[in-house]
Amino acid sequence: MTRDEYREAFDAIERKWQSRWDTDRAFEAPRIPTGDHFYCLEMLPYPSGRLHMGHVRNYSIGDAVARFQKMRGREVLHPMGWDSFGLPAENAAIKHGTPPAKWTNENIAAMGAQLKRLGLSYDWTREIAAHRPDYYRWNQWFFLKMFERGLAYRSRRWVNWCGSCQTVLANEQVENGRCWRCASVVGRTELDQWFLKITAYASELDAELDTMTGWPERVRVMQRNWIGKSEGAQVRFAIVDDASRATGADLEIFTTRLDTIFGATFCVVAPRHPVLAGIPAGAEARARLDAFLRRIDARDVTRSGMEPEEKEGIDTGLRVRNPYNGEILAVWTANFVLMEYGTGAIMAVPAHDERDFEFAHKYGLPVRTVVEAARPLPTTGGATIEDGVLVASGPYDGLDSAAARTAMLRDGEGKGFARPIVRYRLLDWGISRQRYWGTPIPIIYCERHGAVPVPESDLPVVLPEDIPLTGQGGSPLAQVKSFVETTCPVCGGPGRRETDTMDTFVDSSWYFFRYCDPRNARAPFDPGVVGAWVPIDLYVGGITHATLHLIYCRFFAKVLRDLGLVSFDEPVKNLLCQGMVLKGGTAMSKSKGNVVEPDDMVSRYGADTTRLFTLFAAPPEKDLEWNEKGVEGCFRFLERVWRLLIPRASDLARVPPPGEEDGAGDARHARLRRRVHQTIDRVTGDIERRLHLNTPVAALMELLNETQDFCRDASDADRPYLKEAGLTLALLLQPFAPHISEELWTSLGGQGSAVRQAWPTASPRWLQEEQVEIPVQVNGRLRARLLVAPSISETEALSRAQEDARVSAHLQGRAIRKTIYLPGKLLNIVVG
RNA sequence: GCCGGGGUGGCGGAAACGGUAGACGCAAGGGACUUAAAAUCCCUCGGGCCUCUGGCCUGUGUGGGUUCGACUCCCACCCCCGGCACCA
Repeated sequence: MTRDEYREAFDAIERKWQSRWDTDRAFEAPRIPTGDHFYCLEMLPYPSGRLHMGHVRNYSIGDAVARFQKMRGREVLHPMGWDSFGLPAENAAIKHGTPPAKWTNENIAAMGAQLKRLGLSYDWTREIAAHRPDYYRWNQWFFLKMFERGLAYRSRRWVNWCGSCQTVLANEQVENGRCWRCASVVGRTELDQWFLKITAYASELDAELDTMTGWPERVRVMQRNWIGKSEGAQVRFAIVDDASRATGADLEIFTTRLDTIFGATFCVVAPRHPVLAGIPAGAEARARLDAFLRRIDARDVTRSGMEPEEKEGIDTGLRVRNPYNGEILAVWTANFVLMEYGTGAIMAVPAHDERDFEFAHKYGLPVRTVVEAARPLPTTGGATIEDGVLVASGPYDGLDSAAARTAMLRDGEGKGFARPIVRYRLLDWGISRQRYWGTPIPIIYCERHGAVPVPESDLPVVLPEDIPLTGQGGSPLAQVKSFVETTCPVCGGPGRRETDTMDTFVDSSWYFFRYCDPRNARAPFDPGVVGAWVPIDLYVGGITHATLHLIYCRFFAKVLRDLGLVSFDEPVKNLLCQGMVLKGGTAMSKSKGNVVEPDDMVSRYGADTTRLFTLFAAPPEKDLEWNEKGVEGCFRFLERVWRLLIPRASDLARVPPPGEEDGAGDARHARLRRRVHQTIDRVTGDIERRLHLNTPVAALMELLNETQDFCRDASDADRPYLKEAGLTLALLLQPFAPHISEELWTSLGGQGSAVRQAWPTASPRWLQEEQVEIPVQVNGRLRARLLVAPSISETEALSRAQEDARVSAHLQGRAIRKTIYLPGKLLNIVVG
């Protein structure tokens, strides 16, 4: 057969088996699993229009595991859907005038066809799409439930604003000061926004990371950093007047270094700290302060992820009293203190904090050392930040830092001016988006009743279609009178709908629950059904969502738990973050012109080859360099499988496979059988225990090589052994190259569909080697190899080794001090 | 700066526990078949050396250490990738 003939044959069997699986409904999962089950999930795609290789890799990994688990006898839930709300649809509408719904539906059709061509084992009866009202109505429902519990609230805040996307971004969506989607510089603006109170779960989200051993360490670390737990003390400094008398007002500061409080030489508040509003209009300090704040505001873009700018500040004229030593300190305001963190106010200890030191140095403010490092350490930037022993700290002198923190906190608590506090860097999740293609937020504003939730019975609040989209002038929905104008659910008076839509990350925060019960019209899902399937046994997706989706979905699961809808704490048991697909060392992108089209690969090599390559070329979690020659290698492997077995298949179909003990008397037969059973053992172990998919492919290649050698001098007596090898290969190939696996299975006389067969089990009888080659070392250096029975005794092994010329040459004239013998594994002779 | 993950042939990558380093694949070189090419099949393939069907030395980022034995464990360092970064 020529290359083209193979390509056509593969193409034909791929179509054939895809339609067979379809008619067999081979991948439909039961509503409720009755036995051992496995929920295998891959991150659902945004319907951009076409699949890229990253998708193919992601889904090939998931599919291999799903098929493997199914054959291992588990009931497998393996669904797919569409994250179909989002900006690209709206941008396409603005650019080309295509309605977002039409654009989205066409893309779903196109990408769905691409997925089907890959032969992935999805239960398509469970397909969901976020832009369909029967899905997003439950976003609205969850929002209302959270609103009832105070977990969704409205607040006027400074937010991240992307001028190019014309919308607000969550903190998680700002990367290095730029928009995660379009890379524009992100600005700051003050807006009324809806927030979800993810901070209510900060402590639990953080603490549970320690127990989530099924997640990659790097993801856990990223989340831990993102949540940013820090334990410290909140201390109340009384604000005093010119005569150092208490004014009755206070300034609360947060510190993790209470032990350094005797070294505080001034305080600093954030430029937007409310205490500054208290400075009277006429005061001399007011004018200077206003000028300073105007300057800071003028170039206000988000600083997140950017190089810190030069520290700047001014004395506000306010004075406070340090409750620990009674000292009067000046209150400054400066650009390096953030309102979003802690209390927005700090005590400055220049001797023991680099930032404070830098600021004090610039403005000539005093520096006082109160902690002496146990051993003199190199000081960084003039400040000694390490713990040490306290000096110049009144009653606390001589204590070490840790003991001082405890003692000072206890004393401060006793006197009522300090208390222990845990702070998080994590902020509440702002979900308002000033765009059209998303879930309408189910709120109505009434003159008399304020923000009123839409009654549950009125859900869904349907997103109107066919509306003008310009990309300018705020929320598009605000222009749609028929949508905006409504009546207040409380009083029936005139009301206006909220015109912002939800962040699309809301959609993907709970979709995997919906898969369990996708057509439920009365509830987001039946808790009994979700309880039977979830937690997810394996979730496969990119690392890019480590602090976005993967933290939001954990939060949602906890909210749902507290609503009584689920009974677990964490939704995902095992997480696999697959690496990127690269070409020429960088990610594939249109602008770099290094894109490899999945359709093109499937047309030229077939789905089996394309999938096989993505699994074989690198371990799942590492980046994968696309290499066309490597793809050809995989194609050649499948060709060789075909060439070796298909022409012999009709002959082998009627031959019974060998009995347990058959073949023991013939070296060639025994050798092949051992290889077959060892391969079963290796492939099974690698997938199940280590989630390695590249090494099983290598093992299958080795089995083929061995089988090919076996066929070189074939006789009729060989046929049962060849049949066993062929059938085993057919089944073991199922996770990696499912179509050819099916064809091979059927051709060799296998009954039914391969994917419905039980995964083969290795016979212990054939895992045993009769003869093993054990290395013989002299002083740890390899000198010979002995072919012996694995049960050979140490003395016998030693005497056999001594017969070897090379070994005896190295033993010459030296006394054997001892021998190390691992039965059947190794002999090491130690000489003096 | 802090935190994570890595560094193995020309390349992608193998080596649960410390026990034959380089499986499998790609590339390369040689050969068979062919009028020729493609395809296929066979052989070689970390480096150096020698008395070359064999043997010796060396080799997993660098330098030390533990051990009969180290890619694997320990200490110090270098480099690469990723995350966080004025978080008090």
